[in-house]
Amino acid sequence: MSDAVQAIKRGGVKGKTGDDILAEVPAYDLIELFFFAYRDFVSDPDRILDEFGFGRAHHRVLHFVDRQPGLTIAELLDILRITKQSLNRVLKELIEKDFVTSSTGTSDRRQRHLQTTPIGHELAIRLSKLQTRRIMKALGGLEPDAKEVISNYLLRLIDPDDRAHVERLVFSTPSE
Amino acid sequence: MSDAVQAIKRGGVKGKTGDDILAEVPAYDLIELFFFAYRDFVSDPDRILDEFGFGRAHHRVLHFVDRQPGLTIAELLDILRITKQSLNRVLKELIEKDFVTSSTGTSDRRQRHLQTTPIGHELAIRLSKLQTRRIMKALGGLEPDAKEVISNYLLRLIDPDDRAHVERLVFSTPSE
DNA sequence: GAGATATGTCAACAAGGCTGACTTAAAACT
DNA sequence: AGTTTTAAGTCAGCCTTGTTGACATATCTC
Repeated sequence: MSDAVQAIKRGGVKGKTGDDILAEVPAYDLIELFFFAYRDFVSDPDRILDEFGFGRAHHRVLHFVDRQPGLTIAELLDILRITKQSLNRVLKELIEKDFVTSSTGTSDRRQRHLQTTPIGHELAIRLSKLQTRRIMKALGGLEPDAKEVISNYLLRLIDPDDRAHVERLVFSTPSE
Repeated sequence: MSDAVQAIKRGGVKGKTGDDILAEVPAYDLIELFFFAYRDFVSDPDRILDEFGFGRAHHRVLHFVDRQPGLTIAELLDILRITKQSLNRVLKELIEKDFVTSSTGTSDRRQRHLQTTPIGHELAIRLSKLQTRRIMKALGGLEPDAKEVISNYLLRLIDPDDRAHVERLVFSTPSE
């Protein structure tokens, strides 16, 4: 967070407006745009997932496994922030339908390392491209540095404690 | 990753390369940032809603009713894009707990006009301010026109058919 | 060998979506 | 006036995806 914002929160740099200024006027526009944008953003993959008998939960698992081959269960749970029972339900289906494989770790044999199979990878890519298309279309026509501004903004919406973690996860690209 | 690909991802390539290339390289960064940002964005209200025995579904209804007093059931269904049975379940609870009122229309007596009660309005405002605080914190430190860029971008992520509708809804502010 | 850790699993439950069928009241049409 | 359409409400049942709690197993660490 910038010093300026901290100062405003603490005591009000500019005096009379006071420290409520950040919350005084609800930012209805961004709140609602975020809601509608996210809804449409996740809706694209739904149609395709349906063909395979998968839902959004499957998509999230498939996505992160594809992005981080070799991911362990614990790491995946940490990313998704769901219980292992919830994860297990969808993961089991992905494995049974041969979209994901689970293999015993070598250094630590208690761990399982997850990977997408060729068809799993295909699906993951297909869905990512679908979402990318929407993202890029929306980006087209905006200023050149818009992407920088937006990804910066999204990162700063995330809880400060998780930011470094997400940053590492998002900006490292081991994928193909 | 090759420099060329990095350059494409960074620069957003326009012109002769055509539309294909836009979808060629998945925009993993924005896809994932969007996922994490939205998750944290909606998590703030959850804690408070819990105290009232409400969930996110109640929040959405309360929010839009508060924002558009006099909203009808059909209009609300159109905004939320859920079935009337789903809506009815949460709406009934909001009415029973006296956060929302429903009154027969005057010109068309088949319609119901929804409004928040004083405590409903209080809660709606409280939750909006909570989300606004996160939004403004994230905005602080970015360039002055960042908000413009971001709201523009979010709007463009929405299905073109709905954009005008959302725009009308979002940028009209009848609320107090 | 004892205890901690990573994973897997069973059972039950809750929220919040869905479909389909049906009712009621009021408006609109002809 | 009578028929049809529309707005809303309701019943019943199902699905997905989250939850808690308890317990099992294999493996690693000390």
